[in-house]
Amino acid sequence: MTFSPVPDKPALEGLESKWDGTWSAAGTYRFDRENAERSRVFSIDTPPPTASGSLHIGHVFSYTHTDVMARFQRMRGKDVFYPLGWDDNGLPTERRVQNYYGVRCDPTLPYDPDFVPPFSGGEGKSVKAADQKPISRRNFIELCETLTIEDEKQFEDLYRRIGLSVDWNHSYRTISDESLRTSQLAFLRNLHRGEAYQALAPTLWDVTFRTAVAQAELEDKEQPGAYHRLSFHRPDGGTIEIETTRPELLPACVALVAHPDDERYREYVGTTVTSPVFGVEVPVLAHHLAQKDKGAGIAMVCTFGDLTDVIWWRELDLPNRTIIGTDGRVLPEAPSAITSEQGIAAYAELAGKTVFSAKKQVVELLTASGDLIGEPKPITHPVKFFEKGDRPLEIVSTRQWYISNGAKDPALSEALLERGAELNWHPDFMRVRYDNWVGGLSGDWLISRQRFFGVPFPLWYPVSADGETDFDSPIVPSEDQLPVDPSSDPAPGYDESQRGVPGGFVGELDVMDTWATSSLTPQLAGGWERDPKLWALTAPFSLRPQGQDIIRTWLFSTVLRSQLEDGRSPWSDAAISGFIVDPDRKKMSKSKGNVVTPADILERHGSDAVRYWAASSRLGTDAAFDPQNPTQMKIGRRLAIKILNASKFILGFEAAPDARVTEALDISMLATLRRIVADATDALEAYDHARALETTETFFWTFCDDYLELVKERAYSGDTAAQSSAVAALRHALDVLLRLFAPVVPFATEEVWSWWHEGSVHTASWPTPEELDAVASGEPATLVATSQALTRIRRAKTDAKVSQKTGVRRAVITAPAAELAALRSVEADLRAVGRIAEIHFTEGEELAVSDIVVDNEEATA
RNA sequence: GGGCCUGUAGCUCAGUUGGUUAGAGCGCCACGUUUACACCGUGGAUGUCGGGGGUUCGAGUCCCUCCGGGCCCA
Repeated sequence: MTFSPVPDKPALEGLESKWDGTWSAAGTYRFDRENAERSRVFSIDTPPPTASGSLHIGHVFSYTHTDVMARFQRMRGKDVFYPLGWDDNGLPTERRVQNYYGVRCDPTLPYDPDFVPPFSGGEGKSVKAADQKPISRRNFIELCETLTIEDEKQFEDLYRRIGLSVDWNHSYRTISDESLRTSQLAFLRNLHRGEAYQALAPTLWDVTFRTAVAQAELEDKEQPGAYHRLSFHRPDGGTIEIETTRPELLPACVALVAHPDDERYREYVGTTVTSPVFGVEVPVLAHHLAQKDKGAGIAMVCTFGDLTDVIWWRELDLPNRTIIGTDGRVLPEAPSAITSEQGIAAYAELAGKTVFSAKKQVVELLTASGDLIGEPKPITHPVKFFEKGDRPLEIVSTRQWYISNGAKDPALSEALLERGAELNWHPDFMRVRYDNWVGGLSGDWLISRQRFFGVPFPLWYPVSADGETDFDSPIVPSEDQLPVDPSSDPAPGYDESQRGVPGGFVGELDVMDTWATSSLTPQLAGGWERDPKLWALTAPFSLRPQGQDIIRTWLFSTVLRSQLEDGRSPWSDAAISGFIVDPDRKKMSKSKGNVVTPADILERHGSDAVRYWAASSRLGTDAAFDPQNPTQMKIGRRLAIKILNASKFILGFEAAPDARVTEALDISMLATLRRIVADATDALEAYDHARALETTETFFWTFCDDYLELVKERAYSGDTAAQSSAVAALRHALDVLLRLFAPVVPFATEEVWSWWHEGSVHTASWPTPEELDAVASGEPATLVATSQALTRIRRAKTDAKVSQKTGVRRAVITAPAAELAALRSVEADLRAVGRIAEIHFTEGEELAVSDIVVDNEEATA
């Protein structure tokens, strides 16, 4: 049996690449599906990082939390299924591919198998949209796959470097054919069960990206605006004045609403008024959502100015007079309600204008007609934006696909709340955010996006003989035909030549929301409907780790899909990490420019140190990180170095093969460690890795500073039972400590393990209190009392300003009876560590060391 | 406006069902080159537990209220 020799100068440098290579070659973290048993499987539904996004320090933070748990469970004998996927399906990838290759996706084009992109590496500078070469969706996806492979390599390097114990054989990519198939299959199942449906409805619309946006992607932004006061005309010649921030929607006005309790307007409810300039007669109605104290207290309802307009339109059964198109400009055709010559002429001036210009124009028209009262009053108010967009959302009427999410189905909503209640949340209070989200949903999940890149809906529509597309009778493929691209593949039962012709078919051009794919990560990783044996082993998963910011999106949508498909929660536990904040407690984000990239941090401090920093933060708690002053990483680095040095020292003592732990101090130290093992295990079982680490670390420093110093002399003292006891206890403790530290400090512990053990510490068994029973029958109190006595001896020497190795002729130790007995039992060790010739013990109330006589000098304490 | 989190030493944070004199690390000060470790060791000082009120024999901890910070939702 040969082990790696203990180096003269152990160092952290180089451990990362050395051990990553060894672990890869040995398959240390491989999921052994042949021997795995469902009852022993610990499966992790890891967040797939956006590979085309930029790396930042937050990436190592939460992933380390997960890895600590994976390593703990693996050492406990679990069959750990720990895959990592890549999310390369979404806007960031799309934009990057457009710029890099100078192309854009046009799903109406056919696939070109011999396509070569016009550029390669057009990084940074974007090619003007007009100059981008249009290519088919399939070609576009192929380019995405090519480019993201490079990005994924970088991420994988990072994650290997920080020592994630991922099984890299189980990676997946959200744009792979397999992911497309899974997404489409899950959608077809939703469709067949009636959970997916299409509807023509007012839709939140981003005019820049020209796509519909879901509730989960909304963001309120404070925007400047202005209340314009304008008068509607009553039949009796009087006026009602309203205030609006969006006068440009006046031609889309369908009613005025006031609160039913508002006495100012009560007499007008039920009457009609005529809109200024456009001359359209609209009813005055009452609704409780009208705010008496907002503006004039009576509002103009337009189709559609905001979400309240949508509610009024729906609940008050109003007509649709949409005037804004999907390009954000005023539609060419005036609503049919505008019939007056003046109104038609006014509308003609607006047609084709942007919202901004239309507003100016309407204000001019109102001023000319005398219906604008006073000057517009500037205000700031919250306006809805797409979280990735920079222009306010419009609301337009379009045909969209939805998946029911409980917003309109109390039974489903109830089931989703039950799933949330069954989940073990770490920390528990995160559950409330889920409950609030489920309870606050106001509409079903809009999953169609008018983008080009993404998972296409597996749908076609028949075209009638007279050329009309029949959206109500979608043509669906069979499950075994998946994946399909309806813009390249003909509809089942049709020939490609029938595309877009009367009596033929058209393909659905929309793609799915990326969350529609991301909500299926357990299915993607676990081989749902692809590898039934793997799925049976892994699902439902044990753990979903993720950030607190995406509970409403990723966590919720994954629960939803699992509920719809399997009627169960996708996991048993959810671990929610906080995020990284800068020293001013600002969230780290690209837009704030305070992002710290991990490469040089890892280079400077080493992976174990960075992991220590991450593992010191509890789940759900934000961690402050100051790159100028990375205190926690320095401490982590010091710990890792200490592990190497202390281990080298301990392993340097001669060990008798039959050594037994006999000395009181040794037994007490191991009894303390026994308690540490129990506490650390409890903490990890409760997902409190920070506490487990702190517990272990505190013991380790006491172990080094006090115990090791106390037994040093004895361990050198030649071939005696006492010497053997010290060495046996040291080795026993080291063995346990390395295993306790292994999840957090995998490199240094593995290095030390290799000096005296075969195999990996990461597949060794997690320590148990029971394994220490035979050697730890004593009382932890002995070590505590001895440490206290040692501190007092040291203090006396420090007060005397002499070296700690200075000899002492005599000292008196006073202590209560119980402690005194303990201290007498370790007298030899105390004398050795303090170089004390003679110790006198006396009983007293408090532990004290006094009457110390230092060699050649006198000092008392 | 609503929900959740949070405020403890100069800094970063522990503090369990309420229970002696509120802790750790860093930083700071002093000392020390001891047969692993100067990427070191030893020792020391450091508090209006955000403010106010209440419950209690007893409150950092429970309740009310106010103030500050953060996240999410309106």
